[in-house]
Amino acid sequence: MRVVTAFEQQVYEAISAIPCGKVTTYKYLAQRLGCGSAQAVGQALKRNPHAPQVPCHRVINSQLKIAGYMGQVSGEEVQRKIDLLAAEGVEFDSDGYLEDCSLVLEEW
DNA sequence: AGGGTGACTGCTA
DNA sequence: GTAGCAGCCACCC
Repeated sequence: MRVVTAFEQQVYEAISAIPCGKVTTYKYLAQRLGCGSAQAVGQALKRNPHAPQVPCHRVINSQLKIAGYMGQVSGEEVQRKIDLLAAEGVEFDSDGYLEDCSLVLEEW
């Protein structure tokens, strides 16, 4: 049983609160949590005990690129997430970059 | 108690 | 424009 700290809980809550068809960045998310360190957010998602309940694919980096695993798009698992995002209206490039940067939600 | 890691970011060469 | 280095916070061993 993994101990979900308050910080992680906030991360999951924030991600879960992201409206459909929208995405956000690690930086803004971290800033909203009052940390300013996206690395900490990445840690929380890495330890993500909530699985699909927490759509981590909605979180992208500052370069508007999807963060699948190890910061790079590797594996068809991530590709599936991209497809899922596309179904919500968020289309990504074949390189994993967000096509429409206006879909990035900076406040929610 | 201390050190190392990481799904990141930003600056500099 | 591309590549490499340092800084940052939280979690794990």
